[in-house]
Amino acid sequence: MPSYEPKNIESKWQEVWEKEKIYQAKDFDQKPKFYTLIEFPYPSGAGLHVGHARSWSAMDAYSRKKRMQGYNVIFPIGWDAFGLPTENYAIKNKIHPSIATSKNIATFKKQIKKLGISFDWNREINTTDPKYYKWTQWIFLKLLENKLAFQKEVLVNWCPSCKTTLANEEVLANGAHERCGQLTEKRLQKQWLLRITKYAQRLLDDLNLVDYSPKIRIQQENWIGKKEGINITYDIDGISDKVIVFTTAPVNFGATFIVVAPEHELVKKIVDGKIDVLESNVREIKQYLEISKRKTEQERLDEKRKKTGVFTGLYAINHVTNGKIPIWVTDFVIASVGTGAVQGCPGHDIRDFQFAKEFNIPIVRVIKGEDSDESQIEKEDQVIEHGQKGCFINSGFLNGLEFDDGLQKTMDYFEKKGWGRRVVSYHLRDWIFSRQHYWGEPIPIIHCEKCGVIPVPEKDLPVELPYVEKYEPSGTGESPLASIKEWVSVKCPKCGESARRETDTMPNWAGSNWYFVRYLDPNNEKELSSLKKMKYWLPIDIYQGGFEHTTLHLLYSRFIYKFLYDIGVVPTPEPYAKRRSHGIVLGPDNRKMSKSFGNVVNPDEIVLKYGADTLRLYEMFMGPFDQAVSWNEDSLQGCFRFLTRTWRLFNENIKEAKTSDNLSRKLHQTIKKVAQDFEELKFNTIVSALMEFINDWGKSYLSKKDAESFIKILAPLAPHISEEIWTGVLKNEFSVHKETWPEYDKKLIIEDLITIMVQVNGKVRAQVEMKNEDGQVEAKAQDRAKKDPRIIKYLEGKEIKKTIFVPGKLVNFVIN
RNA sequence: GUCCGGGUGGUGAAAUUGGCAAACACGCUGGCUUCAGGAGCCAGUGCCGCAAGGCUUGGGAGUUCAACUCUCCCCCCGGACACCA
Repeated sequence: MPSYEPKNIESKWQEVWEKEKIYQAKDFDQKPKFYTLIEFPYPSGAGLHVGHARSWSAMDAYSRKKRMQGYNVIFPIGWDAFGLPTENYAIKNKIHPSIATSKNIATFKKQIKKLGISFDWNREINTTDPKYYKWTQWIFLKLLENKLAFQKEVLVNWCPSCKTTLANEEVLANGAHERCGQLTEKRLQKQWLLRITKYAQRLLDDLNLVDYSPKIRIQQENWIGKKEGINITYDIDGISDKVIVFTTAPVNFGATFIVVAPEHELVKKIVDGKIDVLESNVREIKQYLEISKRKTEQERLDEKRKKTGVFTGLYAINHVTNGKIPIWVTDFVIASVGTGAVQGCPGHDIRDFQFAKEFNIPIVRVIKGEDSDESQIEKEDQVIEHGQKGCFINSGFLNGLEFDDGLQKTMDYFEKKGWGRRVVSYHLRDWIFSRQHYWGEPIPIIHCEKCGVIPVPEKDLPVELPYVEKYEPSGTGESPLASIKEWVSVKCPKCGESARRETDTMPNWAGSNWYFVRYLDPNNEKELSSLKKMKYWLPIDIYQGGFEHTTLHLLYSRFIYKFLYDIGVVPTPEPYAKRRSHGIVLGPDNRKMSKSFGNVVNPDEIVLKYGADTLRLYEMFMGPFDQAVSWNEDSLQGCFRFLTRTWRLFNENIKEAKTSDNLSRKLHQTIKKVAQDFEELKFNTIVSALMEFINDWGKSYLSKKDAESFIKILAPLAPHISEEIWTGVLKNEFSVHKETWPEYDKKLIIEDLITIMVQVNGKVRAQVEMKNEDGQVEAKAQDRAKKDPRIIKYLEGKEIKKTIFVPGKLVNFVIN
């Protein structure tokens, strides 16, 4: 018998599988379709990570099992290749990003192929390929056409030292630029935005149409963050302007001031002199705006949320008290949240309380808590916020009402009086879609002095990225593309006069929004994907990816897909019928794998030492799929030993005879468990079930037919050794991966001896073993138990008050 | 601060979803076989105890005949968001 040498068999079979094209999905096949999607990787310079190998091994096993069960499986792969890391790497190493990208892709491909993953390479896509991003740009034009893309001045991160705008990802938690360490500032700049908020309610409602694990669903719901409240319009004393506040908890008898964001319209009017207030007020406001703009994130954090602000000189009229309440400007109010203005109720909101304390504004208590002390109103821990229990006081017609009831009554009252209108507000914001970088899809827009913003005509797509030597940030806050004169200057498609191209590019998300429909028709030059093919393949049956993408990418791609559905381009309301997420692989030291910690494990080395099958098994065995797990090479040994033992048993323990009843039962139980665990993505227990079977087989022998059943259930997990055993040892026809998944025999899994445990008052005191016969078990088990000396000891002299019998499991005597 | 996970032997973990806690694997101990190679086989391995037996799933309470599993309070670890009105 030759010994198990993975390196002798793995590359051999990888070549055969590729040559025989056994993993190619067939459009419109008669078999039921099954679409397995994994998040396509970012081809970074670091190469393949054992984390990639973990989820792909598992989903590969899953796809292989589905094929064996008779499905026409599509399991594609591609490259999400635009983005900052490549651009930074390119700048540093003076390699063009496109060259770095293709180099990285080549490395990834080589590494992936060594793992024996059954990807359909025929459908490979690359987001940086102009033939691909032509359609990313096309989607943008459609969004524009439907008024879902628009330009707006928004606050962006700005690094004063590098003179460049930064993506949020480039700003560290302390506000420093991750590359140069300088503290960043906020700056107003015109950006492209996508109106995802228009889809907020549908994105929320349609979670009912899909099967996402509860954790993912909650994350989506929280991110959309639906809140029901009321917009209240305040009159301002002496002028015709009004101010609208949004609140979910209108405790208006306690409203003693109003605060507006620095960017609020009212503030702008005062600064512009359109509203008359004292000169000193205007001066203070201008000063405040200047200071808060300059403030870095770091400074804001250092202040520990100390409230700052200035009085505008204006007063609003509180509807229910008729009192004049001052209007202040403060930067703790965010312009884009609600209406950018808040009514201050310092008795019942910590931030309002802090603000009132800081500026000596009266604090009025209108909710009495369960055991609150009204004389302690000046203390922060006495603030009773919405969500706590309490009832209304000092509130006229509301007095005595429970917190929530009073709020509802207030809203009814305000609506009736015409002072306010109930509104729904979402945490979800419109999506900033502009990036000032080179390595992204150019936004297909032309700016003409005469005609304004003109979309690039569809026939001129794609707007290709110019190939240039320099792609460093421009220093003006514009994208590096702005400095490429020949590219920027262009004729206006409408009037023919000279105009300039939009120089912003799209974010990394743009290409990954819709990639899964391109797999279905990767070479289509007329449309992003053929509707007929999409109708056959969509929706995606299972989408598997990391937890880090369960909010943004998932939400963004659902939004874009829904939009495409609305314009009739894709066939279903939701793209992913089912979504599950997996945990990351940590280093042996329990920390995130990273070069700087020196704890990175390279899958290539593991393949070289133990073979791909061992790596794959271990990745699945190491822990629950949805949990983070730490790498441990010692544990890997166990998987290698398992395969070695399997190899030996197939060479030595097969006989031309019937398998023993016990082992046959174990086999069928194993088939059942493996199939079940596959559907629940419990890969770790699949591996342990197979190990258990091998341990039993070692004590006995299998018939050839039963051995074949076992290799079939091992095949999805360890494809190489299984193929070698199937064709080489068992001398069957190529390929085990085209075989049919075995069914277990219901009759064979029934145990003929069962063990009933006997409890007294819920504690196990004995067990009785008996034949598994119909009907008689309960009575017999009780009978036997009562005669058992270990039980008699406990029952002596006691009265049995109750006997509980769980069929096939236990008898419990309850005594006093 | 808010939301979401998680806490079980020396270690990674399992537990049919309320029914024998610790399957499987690593490690360790002893033995066999070989001999210094990350090889193979057998036995043992939660804790205390010579034993009978007792104790044990972060801590505390509760529901139940029965709790790792359900309820409430608290502690610790990880992640996401963060002055969201």
